[in-house]
Amino acid sequence: MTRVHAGNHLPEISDPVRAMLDSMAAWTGAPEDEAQCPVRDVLDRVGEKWTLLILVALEPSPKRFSQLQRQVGDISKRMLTQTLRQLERDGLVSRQVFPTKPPSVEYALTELGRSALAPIGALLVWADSNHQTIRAARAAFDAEEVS
Amino acid sequence: MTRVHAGNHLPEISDPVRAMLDSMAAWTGAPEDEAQCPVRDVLDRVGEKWTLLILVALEPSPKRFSQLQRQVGDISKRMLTQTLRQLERDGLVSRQVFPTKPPSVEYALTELGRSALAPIGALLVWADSNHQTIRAARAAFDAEEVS
DNA sequence: AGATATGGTCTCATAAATAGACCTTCTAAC
DNA sequence: GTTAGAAGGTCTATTTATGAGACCATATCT
Repeated sequence: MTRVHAGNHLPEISDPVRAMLDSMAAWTGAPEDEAQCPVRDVLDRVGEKWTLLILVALEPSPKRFSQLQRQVGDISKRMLTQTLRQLERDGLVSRQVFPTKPPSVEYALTELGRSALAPIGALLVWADSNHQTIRAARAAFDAEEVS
Repeated sequence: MTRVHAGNHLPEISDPVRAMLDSMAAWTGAPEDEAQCPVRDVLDRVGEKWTLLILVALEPSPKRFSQLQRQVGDISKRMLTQTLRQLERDGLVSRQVFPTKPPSVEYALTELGRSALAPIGALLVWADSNHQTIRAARAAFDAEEVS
């Protein structure tokens, strides 16, 4: 019945992780103070569409503003600035201005930022491993709906 | 110099994860086809603000629509419906209607959905471990800006 | 002089999220 | 019997976020 081992990576949940999940699933209702809730306070950032892409882009080496923009490709300057500011504020990224003419600015991961890439990377590995399965599920769902 | 071991969990990046990160950081520019890029295609969902909360809420046991709404607390029916539909389409959540009067609908994690909670949970553990550090960084940043 | 690069900011147009009224069907209470 | 409530949604209007792109100051290269 439980047809696992199908070649895909379906990782099991470890005990500390399950403890975390269960304690999260325990509360009911919205948190009184969002800033006190690590999930909403920290992971809302993760959900900000460009955050992960920028952290990943900075992993191999520090980069300047326009290098980042070229690499990510379809991000606007406005959003790049905004996302970098937030990451800097959160202590995940450092910003250093060099007095060249015109001045250049280098963004780098902090130690904290680098540490975030471990769980983020695990999520990317999951996404990559299960991408085809998900695409197939979507196709099947869409086919049913039409009938 | 490298002052690690400060009591906080700063996990190291494993080799397969680093390989993934590096290969991601290798491309330049926006992907020609977003649907082909696992990061954007799959992780855009993760970034959808309610997705993670709902997956976590379903981890201990299946739940009905209004149970989910009460648990998450501040989600609107519209967004709950939308998010559940997408999760169902992606094959992470199953939807089963029971012919009670009025009909009730039960949502449950699929095997794939459960597997997603391993990396997601790791991210939550990171967020929880480093929440205070991040809040301190924000406070410091805001204090500087005012001066 | 004109083009290009630096790292942004600013405005305006569009896309997405939210709150909340509304719907249908049924049961329980008054 | 009429009103209230719960089930699981949909629909509309308002707020919020995102995106495209013009603009700025400074300096080098052609």
